[in-house]
Amino acid sequence: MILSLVMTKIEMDSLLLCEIRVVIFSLYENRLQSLLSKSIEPLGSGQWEIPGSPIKPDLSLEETASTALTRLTNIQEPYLEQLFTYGETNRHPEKQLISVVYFALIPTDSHQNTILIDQDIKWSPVSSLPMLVADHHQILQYAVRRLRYKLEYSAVGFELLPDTFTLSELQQTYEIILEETLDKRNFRRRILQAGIIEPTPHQKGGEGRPARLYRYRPDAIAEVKARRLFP
Amino acid sequence: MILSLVMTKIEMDSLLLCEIRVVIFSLYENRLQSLLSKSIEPLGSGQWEIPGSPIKPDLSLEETASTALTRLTNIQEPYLEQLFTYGETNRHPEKQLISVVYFALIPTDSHQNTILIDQDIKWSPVSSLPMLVADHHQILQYAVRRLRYKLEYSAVGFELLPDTFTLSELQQTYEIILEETLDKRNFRRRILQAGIIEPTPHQKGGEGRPARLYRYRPDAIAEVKARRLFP
DNA sequence: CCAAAAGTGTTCTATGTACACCCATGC
DNA sequence: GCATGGGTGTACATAGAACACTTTTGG
Repeated sequence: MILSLVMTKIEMDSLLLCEIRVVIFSLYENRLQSLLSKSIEPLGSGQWEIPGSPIKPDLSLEETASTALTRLTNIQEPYLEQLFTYGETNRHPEKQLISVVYFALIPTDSHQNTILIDQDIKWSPVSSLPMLVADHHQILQYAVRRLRYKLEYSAVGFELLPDTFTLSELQQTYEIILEETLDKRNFRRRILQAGIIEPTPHQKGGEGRPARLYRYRPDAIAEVKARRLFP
Repeated sequence: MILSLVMTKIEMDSLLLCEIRVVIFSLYENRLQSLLSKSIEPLGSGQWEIPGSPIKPDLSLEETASTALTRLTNIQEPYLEQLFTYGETNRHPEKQLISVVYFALIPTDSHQNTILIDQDIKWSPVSSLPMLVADHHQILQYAVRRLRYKLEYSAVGFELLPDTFTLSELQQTYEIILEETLDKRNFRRRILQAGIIEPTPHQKGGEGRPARLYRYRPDAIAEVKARRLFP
């Protein structure tokens, strides 16, 4: 009786797998790139996958995602957001594999801190991904769609830049992710009117006229309400 | 050795609980209401909770949610959408409880079909909820926010109405959920311009002048793209 | 004929879009 | 002094918001 209960529990357990995956985005070489790790599963061995971690019962899902992220990069306070939870039955040949997927944005100036342990981790442009295990390609494409979508109605663009940045850098960020060119004057007017960034006293030199540096206003409303399409 | 492995597995298993919850919305007595079930857990015994189901390894998450919904209502093709996955460590005193939460919209004419098994299931207006177990109150409030938000940029309003409906009924639906009054002429113009509903040859009688019945155009684009706030 | 709900257009305002030149610095 | 990228304003088109009366039916 007790033994049978034990067996049932084990069988139940072995049918259900729960994990965290984190789609990590960054701008790199003027392209939107994502961090991939080499699969160690026997099934997808040698293929690349979205980095992840088993669920740790003593941490919340977001803390687990954050920990997985810190293991790969040195980012302290990354932008992290839950994307979707995948649980189709065909994701794994034997078990039901549930993946709670997050997406993270890390600033351009933090690449140096990315720990690229031998050849098992690499950045890959989202426009030319290698073969990925299972449905990871689909997941990553969805994450890109969400990032683009989010860029259109919220302020998430700053998360991919250093603490201070020029308006041109910010515009380039938008252009790279949205894959279209934007009008400089309109871009500046709108982003400044929204009141989510403020000028700093500093400038950035280089070729040509120096540019004013701006920073995100942490006190600004995090998410600006999208205007309604319907009444 | 084997025994210790077994024990570990059991302990691991007993630390992680995975479930589906479905926030079920409907319009009822001119209010937005949600279906609640009485908790049978020893902890929240007697309190109300968002209905749910354990995860079934042979079904996808969405199928499990759909099954749980069909058990409570007789809706065949409900509107069902993933809301969020909750996994804070303080949700359950001993274990880590992961709840994949969906939200469902069911039409007003299907209330009769709702199976209200004795007193263990009831409709409750979202504006006056009873005490709910754990963080279910917070989850439900978030679902309401998402519903309102979604109503503003997509076409979900129809999902709460019968197959055919008058423009006044549709406007009332929006007004109830958004908790504000809308201009009749602007509402009609915009909803018709969007091209997501079409007139039927039928009318609905009653007091006053009969109203034309409309229906959702299944071929219309499901989600109309929200206009950009940022460039 | 009256009560009750359906249906219909126009004006004004705000927001988005398109577009070209001068400015400050380093070499 | 010139090459390089930074910075600025205006006119036009489009979309949203405010607003009041006529129409059709049942009793």
